[in-house]
Amino acid sequence: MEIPTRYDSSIESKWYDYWIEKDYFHSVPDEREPYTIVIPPPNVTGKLHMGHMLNNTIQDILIRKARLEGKNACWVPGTDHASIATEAKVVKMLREKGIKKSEITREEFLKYAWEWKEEYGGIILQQLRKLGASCDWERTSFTMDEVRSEHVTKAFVDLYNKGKIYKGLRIINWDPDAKTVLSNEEVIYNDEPGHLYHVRYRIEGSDDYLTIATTRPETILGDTAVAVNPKDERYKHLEGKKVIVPMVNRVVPIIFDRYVDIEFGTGSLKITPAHDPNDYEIGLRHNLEVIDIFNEDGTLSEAAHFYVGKDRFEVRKLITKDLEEGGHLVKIEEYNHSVGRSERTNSVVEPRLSEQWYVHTEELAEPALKSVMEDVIEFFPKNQKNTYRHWLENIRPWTISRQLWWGHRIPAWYLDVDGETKTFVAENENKALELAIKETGNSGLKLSDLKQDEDALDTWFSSWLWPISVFNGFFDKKEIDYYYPTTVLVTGWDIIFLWVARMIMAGYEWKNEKPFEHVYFTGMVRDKKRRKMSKSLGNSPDALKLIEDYGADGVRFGMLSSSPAGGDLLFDDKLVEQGRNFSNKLWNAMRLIKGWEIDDKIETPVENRLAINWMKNRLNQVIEELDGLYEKYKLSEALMTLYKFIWNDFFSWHLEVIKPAYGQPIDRFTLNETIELFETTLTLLHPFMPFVTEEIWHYIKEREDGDDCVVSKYPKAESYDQALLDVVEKVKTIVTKIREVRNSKGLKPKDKLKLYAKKSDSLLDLLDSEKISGIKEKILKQAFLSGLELVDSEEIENTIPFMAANEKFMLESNIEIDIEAEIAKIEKEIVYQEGFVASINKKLSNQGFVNNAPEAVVNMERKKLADGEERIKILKESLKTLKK
RNA sequence: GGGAUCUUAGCUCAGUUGGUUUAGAGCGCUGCCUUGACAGGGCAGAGGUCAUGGGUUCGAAUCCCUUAGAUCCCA
Repeated sequence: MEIPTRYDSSIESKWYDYWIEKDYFHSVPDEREPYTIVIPPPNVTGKLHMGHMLNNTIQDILIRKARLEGKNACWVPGTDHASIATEAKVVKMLREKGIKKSEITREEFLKYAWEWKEEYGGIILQQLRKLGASCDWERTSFTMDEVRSEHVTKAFVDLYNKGKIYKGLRIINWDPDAKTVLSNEEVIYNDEPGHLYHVRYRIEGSDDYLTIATTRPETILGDTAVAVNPKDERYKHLEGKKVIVPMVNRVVPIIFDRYVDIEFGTGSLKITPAHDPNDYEIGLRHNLEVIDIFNEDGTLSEAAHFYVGKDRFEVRKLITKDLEEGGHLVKIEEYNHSVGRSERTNSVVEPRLSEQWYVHTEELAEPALKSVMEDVIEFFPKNQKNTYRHWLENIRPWTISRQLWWGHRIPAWYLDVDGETKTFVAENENKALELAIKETGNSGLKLSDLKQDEDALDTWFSSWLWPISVFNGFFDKKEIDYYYPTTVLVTGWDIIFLWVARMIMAGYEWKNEKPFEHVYFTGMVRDKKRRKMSKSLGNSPDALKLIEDYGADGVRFGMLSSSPAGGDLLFDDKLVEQGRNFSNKLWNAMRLIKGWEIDDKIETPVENRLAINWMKNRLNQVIEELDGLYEKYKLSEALMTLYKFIWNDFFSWHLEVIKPAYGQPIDRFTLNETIELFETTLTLLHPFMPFVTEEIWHYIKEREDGDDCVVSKYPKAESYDQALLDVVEKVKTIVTKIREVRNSKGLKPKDKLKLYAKKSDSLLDLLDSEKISGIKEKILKQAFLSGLELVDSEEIENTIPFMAANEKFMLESNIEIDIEAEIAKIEKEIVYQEGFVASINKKLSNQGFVNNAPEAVVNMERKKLADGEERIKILKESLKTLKK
């Protein structure tokens, strides 16, 4: 049978289908320990991008590892309805069809939206399968499906009844394009160039003026006061006075408030309570009138009196001109200031006074803060705790209503009773009607008398319930009791407030328990120039194309190999290529092994026994290292550890020793043991590279049905012989040195040469160790030597002298050696070694060091010193010989 | 304006409570190799005053302070 020399990753889909057919990813509660992950639900209409690939690769590694360890691994997939984003897409789609949202009913709009969702929704889940994500697809959830919606409604009603949800008039962030409120977390602030306008207001009953500075002159029309700092000596005399607002000629008070920054601008501040959150607060303190001069689309309203119907930015220009003509404008300065824009529409957010629904977050925040600060929930990396604490300690009410249709409609019904609006919050309209009848005593009320709130809920109001709702947690005790709290949440730090903190709050509110044990924060995927990957920059590679070109294993390797927890991933095709090459290396190692025939007449060579013994010990050492790395979620390092172990130790050292001459058979013991080692190695690597490991798993051995890598047994670390590992390391340095000598002297790497070694106790000990045999044979084979002879002499004709592992060697060669160069080299080495010895001597002659440092450290230094002195001695002898 | 994190090889990063030969890895680079698993390969090599200046200590990449620079969060 011919096996191609290149690994072909197109076999991946075959294995994915096979795993699904075997139902390996489905989980039901049983007596085993659960290992649970809920996916951060991607937008239902989203497409797989680099961030998803990183995030889901990490989750898949963890879940596959848990599965191999025999835990009941459950990874719940799903999607998010993403209200603003999806509604925007639907609106755009309708506009292209010539339909305006304002011209159709809510019901019609929702029908279009659901059609759209059915058509494009869930593509991303198909794409995750290509990546190898081993989700339990039977559990696929959607934040707006029936079960999840029931949770949303129940949570809302419950909070309302507990008094933790309320409706209030506040200054909110208004998006004039989307015509909806935004939460603070949906506003992106950036410094933008602008102007600082100095405008003078005449003081009533005098010819004096008070000059204020503002970046938004158009809001002058809504001014209801001017404020100065009570400590500001310049304005003390104005107490009790009033000023006249330009244009509108409104007489407003001069107020004194500590909020005003004496240093900034002119030290006096105009107050527009309707259009600035700070002004609003000041307004409340001083009982100021609130005049809203804007319409919901950002144009000026009747209340402004001037420029009615014109856009706010146009008005800014117009009023500047008019103020100047009226003699009110003092000067204009260039000024950079922070401008908030909508995360979705990029329009400049307008602070606006509006009635919205809020969650009272202070009480919810308390247990959420405590559990993270006390490491009841552990963050990886830890430093995200600070960010988290800062936000929760300064938490503000959460605006949960949105002026959108796509989402969970707020379960509040209104009834006008004698000109007063009463609110009834309930799971459904019938229950609301019951409440209304009970409260009003009017049994004649009908459903049509009630009017439901038009607004939908913030998307995050459904996602914060996700770890509960995916297990039907409000209604099914068995599932939630088994899977909750989940084991680990893997997500980006950019949604630590939007999502992570709120899930923790919800967990304590409804389950009185954390939602997850650990949170692993991934970094952002950036390009090589550290730019965030984005569609507009065009620097984001096509995820599916990458999988097609390099295989999912290659992509997973690339994503992981340079992605410490929390740190940014600088994506580079090169990394993915390295992953693909690794798959190919594994493939070819398999080809090599499969090509060997067993001959039972062959005795196992002694160096093979040593090699196998060494590999087994190394393997245990690696397993132990991996356990430690997994525990700390250092997955990139775990992958690198495996990569180096497999490529260097297993393939480059082990296979090269045991490899029979071309066309020759191998002994049974060596081959079987090597296959066994390979098999264990595949299990270790499987979480990272599931496809290639499964493929090779089935090549290296005949398998019975169900004997698959994906469900193989993860090995437990056993003890290992450190002394043996040290000895082999020493052998490797000797072999490497011989290769280097050949290399630098232009000798062929595979010509059989004889090696002489100066007899020493340590060398005798190494080569004739009673415990470890096969050392000499291993050196002979790996360094292509015809023999190794121990001699007393320092000098042998036709040899090249060199040092390795503190021993002196001479390699047979009749080439002329450049004695001058050789002397220079050795002298340079002596200088280095003497410096080394001197530095240790200095340490050891320091009484403070000898007295204070631990004994082991001092002994180590003494050993270093002795070794260094020994090297100098040998070098000096060599020098003497050369100079003769 | 307030806060956080960071600065180690050309690049991307490890480096645990200060002590394991005068700092490690991967990539890249340089040289050599190539009918025999794999050029998507093999062997070897070069590369660093651990940002700066000071301090603590017997001992500092590691702890403290200064300065410079970078990134991020909040307002």
